[in-house]
Amino acid sequence: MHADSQEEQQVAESGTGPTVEETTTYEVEAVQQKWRPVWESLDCFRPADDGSRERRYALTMFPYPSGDLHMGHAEVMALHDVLARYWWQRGYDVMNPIGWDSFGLPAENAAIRRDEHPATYTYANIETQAESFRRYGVSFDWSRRLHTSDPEYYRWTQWLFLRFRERGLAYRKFSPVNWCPVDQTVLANEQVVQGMCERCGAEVTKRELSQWYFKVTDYAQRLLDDMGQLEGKWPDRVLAMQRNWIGRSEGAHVDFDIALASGETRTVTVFTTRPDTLHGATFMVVAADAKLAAEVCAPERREALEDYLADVRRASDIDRLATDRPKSGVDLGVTAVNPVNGEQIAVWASDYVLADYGTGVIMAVPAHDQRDLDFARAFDLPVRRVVDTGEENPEESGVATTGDGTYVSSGDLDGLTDKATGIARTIEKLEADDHGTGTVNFRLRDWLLSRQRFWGAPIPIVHCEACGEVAVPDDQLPVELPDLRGADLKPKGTSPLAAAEDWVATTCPSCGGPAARDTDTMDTFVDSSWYFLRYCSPDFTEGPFDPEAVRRWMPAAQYVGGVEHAILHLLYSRFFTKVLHDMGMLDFVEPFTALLNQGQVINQGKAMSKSLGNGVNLGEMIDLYGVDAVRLTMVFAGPPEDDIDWADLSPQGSLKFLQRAWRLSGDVTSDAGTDPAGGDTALRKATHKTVAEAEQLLEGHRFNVMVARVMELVNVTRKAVDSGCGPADPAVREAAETVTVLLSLVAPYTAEEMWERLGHQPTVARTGWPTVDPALLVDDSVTAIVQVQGKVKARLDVAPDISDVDLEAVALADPAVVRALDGKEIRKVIVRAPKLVNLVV
RNA sequence: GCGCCCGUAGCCCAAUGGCAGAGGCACCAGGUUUAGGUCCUGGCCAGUGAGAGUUCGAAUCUCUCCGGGCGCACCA
Repeated sequence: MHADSQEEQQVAESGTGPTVEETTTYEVEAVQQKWRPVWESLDCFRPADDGSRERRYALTMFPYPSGDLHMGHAEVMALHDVLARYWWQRGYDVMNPIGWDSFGLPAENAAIRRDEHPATYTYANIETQAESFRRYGVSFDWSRRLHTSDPEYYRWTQWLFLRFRERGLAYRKFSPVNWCPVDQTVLANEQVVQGMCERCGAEVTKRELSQWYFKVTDYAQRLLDDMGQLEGKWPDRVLAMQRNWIGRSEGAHVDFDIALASGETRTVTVFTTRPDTLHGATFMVVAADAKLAAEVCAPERREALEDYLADVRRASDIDRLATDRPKSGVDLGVTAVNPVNGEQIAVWASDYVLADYGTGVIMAVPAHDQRDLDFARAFDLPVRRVVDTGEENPEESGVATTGDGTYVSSGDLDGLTDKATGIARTIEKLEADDHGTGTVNFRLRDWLLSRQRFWGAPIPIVHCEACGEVAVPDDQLPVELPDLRGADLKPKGTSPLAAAEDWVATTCPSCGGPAARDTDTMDTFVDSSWYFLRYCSPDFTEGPFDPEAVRRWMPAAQYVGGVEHAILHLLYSRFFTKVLHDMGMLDFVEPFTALLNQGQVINQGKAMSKSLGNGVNLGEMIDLYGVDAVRLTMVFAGPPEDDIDWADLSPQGSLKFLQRAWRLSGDVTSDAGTDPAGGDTALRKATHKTVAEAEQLLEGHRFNVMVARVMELVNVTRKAVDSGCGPADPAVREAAETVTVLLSLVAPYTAEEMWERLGHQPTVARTGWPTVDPALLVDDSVTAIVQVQGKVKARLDVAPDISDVDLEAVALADPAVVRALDGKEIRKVIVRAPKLVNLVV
């Protein structure tokens, strides 16, 4: 397309519109350069925000500024922009903001390598990406742009931290934490994947550190309950992942008394989901790394426990995660009393019990829990079946039975066959005897938010010897980062901020004495948990956001982004929203009404990666095929949720189609403004049907099918021009203009160029959605099929409003049907007018 | 181990219980063209992973199996 386009380029640049005779293609790059400045001067995507039209908030996950945009950005923005532009055409007042999630490690690492400030790398990349977004023609409102690393932004991140702390939702505690030895920082539970650092892939180790947490566990039940509002509007799998992550389980706390070596009795509580199997609890297991293990351990077993603990610590999380790993453990030399039968049972320590789930201690019921059974068999501990499921006794088979069955050796429960009743009755009895209570346990842990890195929002706390932890007063926010760069930022295992002694040394806001600033910064997920609120009033100086502006725009009507944020970002944002609701700052509890997770762009069946050498460069694709062809390829590839394999696609084909559509705009010979009434009816019907169907498809996010429908309309219009009603027919103009408006959602440059050739002023993006004439959606006749025994025997042209009775009569009179029936007796007739008759003989 | 999703032409994908094919890629042929490409027209190609069930009727609903993908995972 570039080879022979000299002439056309001149034509395009002169703006006089080439004729069909002169050329059959347009110069893509020239058209892009022609319209960009026009759009920018029109500023056509800034919402009026005056209530004149219904508001809609189109939100896309803001990018992290690492290098230039890549194929993934191109996909998500293409899909997102279809919706935003559709809403504009439908007459909504659309807010479609863009910003950058601009704190984070890559910038810091780059700064160390290049001996500069992280801001240098960060803001240079932001400018590169911003320029690419503009070239890509995304309908952003640039006036709302924000960067989380700007002091005007993180001032409010810090402000929110302090409000959370006032409510007891931000606190510091000393405990074992996940530590990434490469990034030299702690990680949230959510950032550890398969025992590795989610970011760099290094094996995560444990450290005992004093760290800041958000009390997200206080909101576990509400995070779960409010998902009811999202059902059907968020992808099921995301909801499933969140539910899974929150991990609610119902069960009971049961108290066991342990007779300590000292002669004292210590009451220890276990969590179990199967209190009904309490009679089968034949030993207890304490998490080896829990304090409790050492506390209850008999003196003569202490050495064995310490040896075991040393072994456990040597094993990494990776080893721990290996399945089918043999059970290990150590006998603590004390016994506990089973509260339901008074039996003395052994107390062991093992690493298969987790210190930070439930109470860190379990009652082991080997007959009905495979892990407990494996442990019992490894150490020759008793196994007692208390539920007879009809399967082989676990004691012999080595396979624990977990299903329903008849209770045996279980006191009052004996003979019962229903698990739910068994559980309920046991809890009742435990509560009556004061040995335990029914309870709910969550897998969700509190969110560890402090990081020992530089490029993040400083935690606005001062440590004073006299007053302890003191909040930085609101009027002293933001606590700005000191000017550190290059080697100053090298990871040392403590925050680089600690090295900035002038910065650390401060005075206590409370007593005025000498004090030290907290040297940790916040996880960047804190920044991204509220940016969608800030967009509503990005310049607001009285708070993180103007509550009135948020009331007008939030919750976001549609959030578009990658499924990689299915847990972390979305859970945290939901948590923030609920807390802000409880603070009276928001009148809703869920921030994102609907969620669309686009698939990934892959190549040759695999994720693009440097090591595989299968990366596709977005800039090169755009240079080769143009912005519109790349966008169209992304949108047309398949359902938005599916992965796109670039190797399966044809940007060349997309370009071919765009040229084909563009050619139509030059064929139209009627004047702009020509009344389509009286135009070719068949073509008008095709046009109006396409619009009606496109509406349904767009509402259902079935953009690929919408594109196919536009292609069909282009095809029938082509035929109408060449061998039908001819280019002067008003229906041809109507069809071409409709194609242009529909294409404006996907291919803005081509559409704008077509719009001009059709005699209109920019911008087609705001011209409005075509009005569907219902009369043109009705066919003169439709094809009804007649089946005999479910096999098609005849096709009939009938009126679309034919009645069931009439259709049956016509069908039965059809000679082909009569032949097929062959005089057999009709037993049943199914009529679905006007489409189908099925005769059962 | 628990949970979820997906198998339709050579390929990407339509068909929301009613004629398996809308659209595209690739391929083939004809027209246009000095030629190639572009462009226009036409064509080729599967019985829906396998089996069973429900139904007048199943790609679509149910079950089992096979194949592929994803999430969580010693979570008591």
